[in-house]
Amino acid sequence: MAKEKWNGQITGTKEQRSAKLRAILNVAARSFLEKGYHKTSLDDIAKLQNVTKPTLYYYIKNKEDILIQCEKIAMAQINLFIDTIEKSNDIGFKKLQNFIAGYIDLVMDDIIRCHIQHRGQMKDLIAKEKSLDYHRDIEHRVRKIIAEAIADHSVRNCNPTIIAILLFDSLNGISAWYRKEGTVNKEDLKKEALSLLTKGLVSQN
Amino acid sequence: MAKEKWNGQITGTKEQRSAKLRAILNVAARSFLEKGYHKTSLDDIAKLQNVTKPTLYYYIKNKEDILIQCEKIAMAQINLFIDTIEKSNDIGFKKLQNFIAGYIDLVMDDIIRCHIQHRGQMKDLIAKEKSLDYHRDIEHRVRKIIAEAIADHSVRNCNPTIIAILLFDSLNGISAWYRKEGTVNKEDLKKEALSLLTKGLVSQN
DNA sequence: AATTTTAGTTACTATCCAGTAACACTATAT
DNA sequence: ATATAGTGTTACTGGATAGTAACTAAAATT
Repeated sequence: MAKEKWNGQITGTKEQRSAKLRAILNVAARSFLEKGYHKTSLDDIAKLQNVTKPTLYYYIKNKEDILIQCEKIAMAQINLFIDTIEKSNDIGFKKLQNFIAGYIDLVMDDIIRCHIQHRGQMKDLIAKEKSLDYHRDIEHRVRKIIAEAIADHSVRNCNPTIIAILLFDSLNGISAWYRKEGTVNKEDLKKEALSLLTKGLVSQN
Repeated sequence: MAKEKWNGQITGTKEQRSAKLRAILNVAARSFLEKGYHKTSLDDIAKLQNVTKPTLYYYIKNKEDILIQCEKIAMAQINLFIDTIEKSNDIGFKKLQNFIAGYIDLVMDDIIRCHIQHRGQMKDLIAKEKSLDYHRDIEHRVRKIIAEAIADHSVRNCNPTIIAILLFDSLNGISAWYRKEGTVNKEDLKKEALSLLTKGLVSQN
């Protein structure tokens, strides 16, 4: 159980345990992204952690549970990020700019990338529904920001539902190809994505 | 072999054969999209065609061959489409508008959707490389159209490489969620995608 | 020191499924 | 009529791999 010491510090166990769980999730997420979920066996993941497969079951319920745990972490981070945007007093357009730039930072994280690429693909129907609901919620929050931005006239009139989806399509797409070691510079990417999505392609003549 | 008749009409075999192959590809593509490649067994595909698994091997080499054949068809269609755009005498911006609208039509097709969602995922390394090359070619052609459009000043100055990728991210993303029976109307979608990608979000004040 | 908890192992089972061998029927061509 | 090409079947093999049972060792609690 909990192991409170005389000095009030909690040693070992719980933190070590969750640190190991997190390490498993990280290597699993990276492998799922590189090789794909089905082409990554639990033995592969175990090997990457220098343990054996049954040890994984000490930390996770089953293979799909890895996806579910990654999703939990990802959703918490994304929602926290949208919270800060909602709280700000910026006008709608500025909020959307901040969203785009900040979300690009998020899609560089392996666990968030894993969530983006595997959401809604769970065999377990309850987990699958939950996953889709999670994403609908997020999309709905962004839709609301767009609607506000239209209301305050900082964004032109458009269909917030469709635009929110297209926004996520383009930003989530980044998670599929971007590599830190790749040739595309992250700041260039942010700049180009921001200007494409805010100013469009057409020349300002 | 070929069965040419007295009236010059070719009966049966070759056409029937390729029609059946095409039918297999179609149901396979739809199933891959709905349930995923690995969760679709060859028995599933056979059942949808009212044949047995070994019969499939009369038309395809192996499971992965389905992906490869779909890709071949998809690439031919996409390249043909870009051909017509390149041939036109429109200014660059207009070409990009036509590309966006026409590509949205293409991503509604099951076989093209299958290609988009599974490209580069082949086990066979040669097939995998070829698949990635195919896509690089397509992307390169669009990049060139963007560069031309910048040169003729109909599109603002931007990084054609990054913009081409982002363009494909948003348009290919559509293939993952769009359903004919769904709530989003295709013409609305086209209109919104066109205005997002050409005019951006910002109000024109 | 004795006991419980935590973390790990080896060795196994069970299932799914891609791919194949061998055989059967049908239609056309000669 | 009969050979042959085309199309299909049943019944099987083999490999991969998710998940489990039973056991071991070390550390911390008591």
